[in-house]
Amino acid sequence: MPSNIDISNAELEILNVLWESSPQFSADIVKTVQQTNDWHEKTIKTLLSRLVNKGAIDFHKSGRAYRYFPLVDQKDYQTKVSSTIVDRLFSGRLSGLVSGFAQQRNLSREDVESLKRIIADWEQQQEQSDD
Amino acid sequence: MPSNIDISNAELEILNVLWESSPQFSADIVKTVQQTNDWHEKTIKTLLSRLVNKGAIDFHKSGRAYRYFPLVDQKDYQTKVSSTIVDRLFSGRLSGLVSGFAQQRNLSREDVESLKRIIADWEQQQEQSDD
DNA sequence: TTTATTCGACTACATCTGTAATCTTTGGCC
DNA sequence: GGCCAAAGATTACAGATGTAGTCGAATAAA
Repeated sequence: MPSNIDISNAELEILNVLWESSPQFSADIVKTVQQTNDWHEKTIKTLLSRLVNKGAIDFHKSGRAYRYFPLVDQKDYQTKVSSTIVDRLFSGRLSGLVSGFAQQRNLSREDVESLKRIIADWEQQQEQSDD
Repeated sequence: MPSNIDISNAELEILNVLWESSPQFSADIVKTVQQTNDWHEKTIKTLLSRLVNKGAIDFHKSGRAYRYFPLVDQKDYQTKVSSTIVDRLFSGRLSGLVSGFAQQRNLSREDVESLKRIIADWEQQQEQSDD
């Protein structure tokens, strides 16, 4: 079950931190999150609790404190969200997303390299199934 | 002002219909929306009102009924949302999104063509700025 | 003209979110 | 051993969201 969990924007900030490294004590999570978000410690703890309730993360007790870690797989989640966006906003057409993005921001050389590789893979696969 | 309007998922369904064709009477919008969503007419009307309040759409009176049309530009909105997603989920890296997507679903030939065009444009632009 | 219908406006209400503050428990420090 | 600080649990509360129902006005039907 790739999980039907809905993760709010604020919660996602937390998850991102845990995907980066885990398990982590809440104190450390708080520090990291506060580097980019001006949130009260209590707020972050609340988000941690909610994520636990949603089944998106869990923890091991380590004395009085907890060490949190993700249960939701990052790639799964990324895929799920991007698919949803592509469907909702671009009628399932990935190209719409990419071109919109490319217009607004500049693609990096790395992006382009990566896109080329994806295309190459795709073409190779076509050939094969085409045998 | 590309507008900072937040559009909820349900509201987006309505907007999609209006982007497709406008202006439209609410009755027609209701019909179209109900082809894909099992929502009560009242629900759809509520969403229309909320969109009007948010400034995302507006209407012309036509007798007792209204004919609604979008105020938010589709491309602007698409761009805004996809940028946000790419930032939040892929640290700003478009390639992450594309490759994840490519793995889960098959790219269409059209997607690939479109990606190629985007790359070509990008490369041409590089040359130029490179003069 | 009386009535039934239909429109949009307004109201409703539970849940989710953002954003904490307070309560309770427990490990440390004096 | 007693008190305090800090961790998590619980509570708070306003605004957004999903999902309608009700109300008053206007119109179409009878």
